[in-house]
Amino acid sequence: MPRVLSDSDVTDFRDRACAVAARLFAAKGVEGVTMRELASALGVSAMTPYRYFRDKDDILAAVRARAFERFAEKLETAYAGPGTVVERAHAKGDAYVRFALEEPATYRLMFDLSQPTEEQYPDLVRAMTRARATMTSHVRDLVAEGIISGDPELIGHVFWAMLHGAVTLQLAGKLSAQYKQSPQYGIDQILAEAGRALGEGFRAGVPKRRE
Amino acid sequence: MPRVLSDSDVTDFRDRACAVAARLFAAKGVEGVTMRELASALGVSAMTPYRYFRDKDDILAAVRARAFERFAEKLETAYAGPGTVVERAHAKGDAYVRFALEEPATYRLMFDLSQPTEEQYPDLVRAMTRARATMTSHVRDLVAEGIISGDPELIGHVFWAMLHGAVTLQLAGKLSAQYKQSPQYGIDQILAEAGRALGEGFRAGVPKRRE
DNA sequence: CACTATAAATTTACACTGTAAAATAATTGT
DNA sequence: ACAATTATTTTACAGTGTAAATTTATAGTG
Repeated sequence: MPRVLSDSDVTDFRDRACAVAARLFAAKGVEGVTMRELASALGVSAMTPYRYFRDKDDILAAVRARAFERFAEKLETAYAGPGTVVERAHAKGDAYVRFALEEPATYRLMFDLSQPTEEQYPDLVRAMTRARATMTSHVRDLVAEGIISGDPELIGHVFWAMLHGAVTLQLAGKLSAQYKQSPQYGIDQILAEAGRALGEGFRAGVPKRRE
Repeated sequence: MPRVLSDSDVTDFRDRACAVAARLFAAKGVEGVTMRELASALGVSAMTPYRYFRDKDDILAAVRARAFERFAEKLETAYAGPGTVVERAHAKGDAYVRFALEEPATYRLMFDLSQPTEEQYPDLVRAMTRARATMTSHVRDLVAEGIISGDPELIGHVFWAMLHGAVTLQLAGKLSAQYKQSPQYGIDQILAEAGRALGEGFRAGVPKRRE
């Protein structure tokens, strides 16, 4: 099998490895997947992935970068749909939640409280920057249309934090009704009410109380 | 050293082990601490902890339960302070954020997207239930005083999700200005604006638009 | 008091991890 | 046809969680 590798060979292997790794991670969690397992799933020997990735962290960073790209695409697609700005913003929020709940392991991987080694991976930084911009960009339109008022960047981060918080509480099992004692609320109700309240709070024309 | 262990001996060892483990976890992360290391820090042999805990997960659950208790106490203390209901609610929120940012590893441990093995640990379930109730209980007072209106349970969860989202984005490095391009916002600004908007959106007397 | 049953603690052992280093095998330019 | 190069595999190792065997010290009995 050995022959001189072209750049595209390297890229191909990395892509294939990332796809397989992402699938394994989603199925068994990041820590539950071993390098030997990944290598075997790729049909190569245990050490071969090390020719294409520095170490396990390197694979992880590559998988994360691809996940951010995919995530950004889903949000953009959702926002590009039909309807008013408000409806499309809603669709974007729905897409956010759907992605997180359908691929919890992926979402976790993306937003895991992480090592300070992130900036060593330029692709990851690029993907994260894109995704970040995507997540809040629609707020600009809402402000431009006079539906809400304020700094779009700041408001975008507020909505983002809200979505992220609800989603991660859900994924951590903190919202599940398993330990219920009083009427319990699911993530849908929480986000509906949060969206309503935030829309109200940011509505154009409402004077801001206390700085 | 061997002699018959009393119940309090067992409890003492478990407490001591949890304290040491919590310190190690906070310093080096959960995965970065080995059982041998913990045993050595306790001054016992590598296998001794296994007489008091089923396995590493068991220790983790015990540490988490204690962390939830401590967290709940901090929130309660903050809310028990002087001032109006609104000021005390604010103090509670501040205490929440302070805890999370001062002990990121602990907060992470508590809210880590987790295995479905949680309900096997009754102490942990109890502690989580207490903490959950603590986190949103003050909303009842806000409603009772006519400052906001709505279902306290639901509103409490909205505020909780907001705090949790902002805190975890911060801890994940997603809010840091390292990749900045436009005026960047920190967690303080985001939470201040979010609090203002939510207070507005839940203010008593404001009619709710669309169901 | 010895002496033994018992239970705490340690030692040893094992399968598995990430990955470094050595050995092998296949391709390419001469 | 051969030598240099390089992809790949094999072997090896330190470190992990923890099961099993072994040691050690106590407590209850005669």
